[in-house]
Amino acid sequence: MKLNECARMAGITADTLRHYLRLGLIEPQARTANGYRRFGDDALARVRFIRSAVGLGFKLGDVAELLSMSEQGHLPCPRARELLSERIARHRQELDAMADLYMRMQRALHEWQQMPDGAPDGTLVCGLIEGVAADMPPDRARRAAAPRR
Amino acid sequence: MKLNECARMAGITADTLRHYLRLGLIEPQARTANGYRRFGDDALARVRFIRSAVGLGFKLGDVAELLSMSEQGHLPCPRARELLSERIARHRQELDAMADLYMRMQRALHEWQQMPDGAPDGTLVCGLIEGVAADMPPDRARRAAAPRR
DNA sequence: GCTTGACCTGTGTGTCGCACCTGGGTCCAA
DNA sequence: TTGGACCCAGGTGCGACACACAGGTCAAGC
Repeated sequence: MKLNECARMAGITADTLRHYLRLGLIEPQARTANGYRRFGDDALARVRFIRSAVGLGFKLGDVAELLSMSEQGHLPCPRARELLSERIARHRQELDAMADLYMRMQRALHEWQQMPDGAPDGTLVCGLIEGVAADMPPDRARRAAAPRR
Repeated sequence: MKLNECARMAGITADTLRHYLRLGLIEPQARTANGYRRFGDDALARVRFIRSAVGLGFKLGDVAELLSMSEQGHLPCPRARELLSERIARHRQELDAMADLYMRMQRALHEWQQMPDGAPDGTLVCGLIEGVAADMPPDRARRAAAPRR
């Protein structure tokens, strides 16, 4: 099957499939005489595996690791469990941060409904935004200390 | 004050401040004889405004819009209310999606604890991941239909 | 045979908010 | 004078693609 066909059968776009090709997650079975990639059912299964993994919160880098383990004859399942629990922990942090932000946003919007426009002071840009500024995290976390290969 | 000093007083890194300079959100008051940027208190206030806005979920593009309105003598407050409610709506969608994902991740991890390793079929990579694959969104949403300048 | 339109190709760029790196200049104190 | 701490500009990397470009390929209809 050709690229677009394979992409369609996997429920992704041709661009996404090409992206996976560039990352080396997939390889075409062969090329046709005119240089077009030809994919087999195994490639399709691989794409579906990738989508399942992505749908479970794995990063493409994780997927690459699992795929290469599998290719080398190792069972990726124990590693998948490990990775998943790491991802869950990270995901929970992001989720909490987003929920915090969501509450701040809503609180601000409500407060703003009964606040007048305009800046009380000439140096301010928008009194609304600057009025809520009281409690901000000082700076974002640096790139996670662990370089991770 | 110099770049690093200004960044420190605003609670951000020098790189972040330079990033804002590149985007044109901030402009130095002047340059010293050796070419170093010199910042005034107004620049510091601007940086703080940016951080407040970012802390409320505004994107830097939004901030640029608000700043330019303010520079042109318009009150950005009504626009800020608009933008905020748009951002809230989007943010809620992302939050919901992340919460969904979180549940799927946890469910999978629990199920996996009593599942054996190994792929039941030679064509599969990791039976755990592929076993959960039943209900996946077919594909991600395209880039939001609104090009937004 | 020729055009049309739908497919395909590879490569490059944009998104977002920075962090990090390179390579070099500047300044102050010991 | 030398070292260390600062400064500069510009470029690249992250993540997961989407999109654009310029051109090749192919089947069908005229």
